[in-house]
Amino acid sequence: MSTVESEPYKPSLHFIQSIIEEDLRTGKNEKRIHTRFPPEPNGYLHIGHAKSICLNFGLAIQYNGMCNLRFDDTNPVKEDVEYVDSIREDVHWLGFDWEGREYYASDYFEQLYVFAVDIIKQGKAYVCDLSAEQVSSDRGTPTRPGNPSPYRNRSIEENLDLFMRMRNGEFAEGSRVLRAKIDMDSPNMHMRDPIMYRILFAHHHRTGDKWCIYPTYDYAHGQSDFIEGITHSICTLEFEVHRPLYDWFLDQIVEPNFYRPRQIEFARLNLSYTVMSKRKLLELVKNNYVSGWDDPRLPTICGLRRRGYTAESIRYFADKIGVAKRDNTIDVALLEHSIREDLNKRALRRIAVLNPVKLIIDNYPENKIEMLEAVNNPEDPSAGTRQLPFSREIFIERDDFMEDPSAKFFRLSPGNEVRLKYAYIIRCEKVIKDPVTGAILEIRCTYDPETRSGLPNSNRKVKGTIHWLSASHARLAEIRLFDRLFNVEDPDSGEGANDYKTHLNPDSLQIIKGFVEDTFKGAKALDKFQFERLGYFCIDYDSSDKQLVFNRTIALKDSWAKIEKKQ
RNA sequence: UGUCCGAUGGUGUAACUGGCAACACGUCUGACUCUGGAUCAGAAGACUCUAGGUUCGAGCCCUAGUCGGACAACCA
Repeated sequence: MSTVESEPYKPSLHFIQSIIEEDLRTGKNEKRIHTRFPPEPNGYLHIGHAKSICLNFGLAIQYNGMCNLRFDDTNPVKEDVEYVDSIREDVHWLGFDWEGREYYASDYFEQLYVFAVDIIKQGKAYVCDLSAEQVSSDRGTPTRPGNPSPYRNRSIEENLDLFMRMRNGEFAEGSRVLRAKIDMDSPNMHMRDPIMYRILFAHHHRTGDKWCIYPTYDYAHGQSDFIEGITHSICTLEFEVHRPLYDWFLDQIVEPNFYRPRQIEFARLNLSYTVMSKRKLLELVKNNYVSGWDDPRLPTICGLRRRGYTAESIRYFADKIGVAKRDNTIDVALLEHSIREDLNKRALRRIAVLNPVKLIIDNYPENKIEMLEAVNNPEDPSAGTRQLPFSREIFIERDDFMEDPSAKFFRLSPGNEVRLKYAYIIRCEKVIKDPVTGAILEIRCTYDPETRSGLPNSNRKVKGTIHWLSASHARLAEIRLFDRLFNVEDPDSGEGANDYKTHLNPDSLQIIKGFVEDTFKGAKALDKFQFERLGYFCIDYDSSDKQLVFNRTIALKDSWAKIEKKQ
């Protein structure tokens, strides 16, 4: 008998959780955990941001901490309230609550200014009159040291005076900047006297025209974290080289051994077959290659939402992809699996016949209509049932019929029997074809009245089941199928707007006429449906017109469907 | 000829203090017929970047390489 105690189960943690647990163990920051999600309001959020949102808010929830929503609005020329509103909405929709802690870097402009004055007084910042080009060329290159600015050794008094006058608007835009005095020979480019403030006579979406000097990201971010009491400042890998600067600015205003936020970097999300950069997304929207930020082909949160993705599925996805420091490209198949996983349990099923062929049941009474009971969700009995009209003439899917069936084909073929879902077993008696083209015009069948679903003798075994729609009840609709936005291996292979255009596969938009069960009239926006046989769809009434948008994520892994009402 | 970071099946992520490389997606096969792109069952797929070293034992530690990424906006 073993005397070894069974070890407690220890789930594997990603590296940020390990850091947090270590901090908790050592009692750092009085064991507080405080994160923040800090988007710049210069675009709409996409699935990559969702990873960061789930990480930051998720960590706060897991470790009983807090997570702030902070808008990093230090560059007024790129930012807009439209983006603020959309970001707020998307974070909320994803299911996270910042509990009123909605902050703006611009709220700290006065405090940031005071900090800057203090740094000047320490002799560690100076006003530089060089042009942007001159500053840039004097900075050197990664392999060549920089050149000190001739203004580097201005007196503290002169710097104080000049900085105040910068704020007062006495100097032209671009004429002067405030620079940190660090090390022009540093191998880290970001330490070569980085810019702290620039003059910008731009209207800010929150502070209006109050300021004409604006802090840069590097200066504002760490200080904002400090002001908010952030303990773990999580950002993406490209800021790794900024970390020494992040710490340097903090060193200037925080006592040694006092609380200070810690920057931790993780790898941003890349998704196969799509574009994620804000710049490129903006280009697609601005040039009208897509219908807007919420175009269902875009990987934006609102695009995914309109396409039918649920918040749950995106959170599940974020959980599945993990967090690490190596560059990655996640297969969209995992995203698609996530929505399938979720919708599979919850989506209501509906029938659509996308490629219809008429089928007539010869021995079924001409004017008879039967209402049959159809299950709304086979995985969830509480979803209930609905009534489905059945009649002599129906549509079935063209693919569900084969004149010369292969050995593996179990659906309808001449002389064979098949079950009409929720209805009867039918037998194909005859195929009527166009004498010229040979195309199948209609299929003639007979039915077995004993076999209606639910009847005592209905359980006769047949090899296949197909879906159908009563021809006189079905509504004609146009269905547009979209492929993935960029169905190419490397969306970065070309640059410029024209490349986007060519990457938009011309075959990606295909219009199919189909018939849809006439039950959508009562459907509310964003109700989720699964179509019988085809898989899952989501419906969402497009606000701009009377369109129904069907998500075909599950039905066709890489397609969307759009069904327009034909009035 | 700079600094920093990274490297584990096709993809992504694990592997507690050095102890049988695991999980998920994807792929393939089979079963199942009131649809089945669902579900169930199974399979294939990894010299853990390379070379050396330490050790009874290395994905993990040490040394030297290789490859990939980031950094030279008054963007974030």
